[in-house]
Amino acid sequence: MPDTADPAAMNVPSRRKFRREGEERRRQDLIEATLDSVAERGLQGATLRTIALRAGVTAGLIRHYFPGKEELLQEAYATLVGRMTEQAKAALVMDGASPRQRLAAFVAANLGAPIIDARVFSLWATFIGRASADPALAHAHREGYLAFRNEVEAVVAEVLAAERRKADASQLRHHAIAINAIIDGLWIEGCLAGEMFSSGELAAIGIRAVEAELGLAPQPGGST
Amino acid sequence: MPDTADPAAMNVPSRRKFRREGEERRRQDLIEATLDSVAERGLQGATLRTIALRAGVTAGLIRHYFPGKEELLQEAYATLVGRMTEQAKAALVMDGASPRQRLAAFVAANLGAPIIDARVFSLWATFIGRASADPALAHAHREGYLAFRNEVEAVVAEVLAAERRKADASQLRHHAIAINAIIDGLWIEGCLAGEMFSSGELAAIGIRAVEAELGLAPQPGGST
DNA sequence: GGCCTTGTTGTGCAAGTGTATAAATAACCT
DNA sequence: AGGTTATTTATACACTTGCACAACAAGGCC
Repeated sequence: MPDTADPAAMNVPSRRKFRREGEERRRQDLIEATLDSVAERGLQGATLRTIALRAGVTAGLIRHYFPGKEELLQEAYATLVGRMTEQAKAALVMDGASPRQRLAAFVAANLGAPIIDARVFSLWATFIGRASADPALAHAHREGYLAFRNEVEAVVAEVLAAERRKADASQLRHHAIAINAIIDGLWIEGCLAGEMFSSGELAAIGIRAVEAELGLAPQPGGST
Repeated sequence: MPDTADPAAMNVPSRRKFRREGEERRRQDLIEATLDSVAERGLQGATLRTIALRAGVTAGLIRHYFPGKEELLQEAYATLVGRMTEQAKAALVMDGASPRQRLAAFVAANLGAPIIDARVFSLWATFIGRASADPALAHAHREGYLAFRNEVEAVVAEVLAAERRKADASQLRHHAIAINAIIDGLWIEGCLAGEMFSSGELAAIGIRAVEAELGLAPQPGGST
């Protein structure tokens, strides 16, 4: 067969074809490619060339959108944290539901798809492992954590108020810390060993544990 | 001043002095240096030269004790997991104490020094972030996790038996999962934001949450 | 003491890293 | 269409990385 049809065999150095994307779109793609790379190969495997390859561009382009690799990683982590807290809080907007129902829905939402996800967990662990050494990461985490705990504390206050139970600020804080721990711990267990739990099992365990923490009487149809 | 006293200024290339250490001692030092490096700079910062520098040797020596960097990291992680589970289980050996007291002591031990430690947490997170991609790491973790949960389940069974409460295997398992989650979650909170909690506060929160999960009546002097 | 084993150092190397920068070209404007 | 801009590619470079290997010396053995 004639080789004149193959551009690689012709002595004219042909450049790669490319498309110009919108700025925001390219940044998003690069961040997503970064998160994919980190989740799959860890921070050491997430090189600029790997990220660029995954995003369908060449490595040099990254420098056009980010000052350096570190800034890209920080923006990627901020995106991840934002996505996680956003999904978690979205479970709280339920109109016409009792506080107790909203709390249960919140717990269940955080212990099912898509929050229970091995990829997200891998990312979370990889980044947070460097939080104690990197002030920027530590700050981003602290921000998200306190926001989450405040949401919990607000719902707990509503639940206790609906039950005509009085609780001072200290007790409220302790409840929020404990409930946050229950959710976090079960989230980790689910992400790391999802196949060990049947569907909805973690959510049921979580709801029961949270209601026990608050001293709520078990409901008739609580655990079928 | 005369420069003849400085060996670096003399044209005779002087080698570095060194001492021969016992094999086990050197391996231990290298592993410890590896853990230090990973905790401080993450997996990407833990290079052979960094590790060797911290261990007080040169990089080439590592190849004398380990086939490659990967094996060194795996042994380091295994050492870490072993140390963590060992400390956790050590809190369970209390002679002459009631099951409830032993459970409380177990929870408290896991929520105080030296288990609550930013360095250990950083190591845990860094390694476990790669567990979903690295079967060897995943297996090492699963092993330690199940061992820990079984310990919890055994103590829970004793506590319930002492309270004359009957619990089938499923309930027992759920209790163990929930209690494990409480401990893990509070452990993370304490490691990441230790200064937000007063001394013993996390332990008190943990004990109350665990006893609530098991439906134990609050004790008089429980939280002073 | 002198010799031998082997723990230890130092150097070299190929591959890969992040960054810098020039060249090319896609898309927009008139 | 032709000219302009700035997105994108491609290449270069200094540096680091893990690994290989030869030289060396510390400590035991005779």
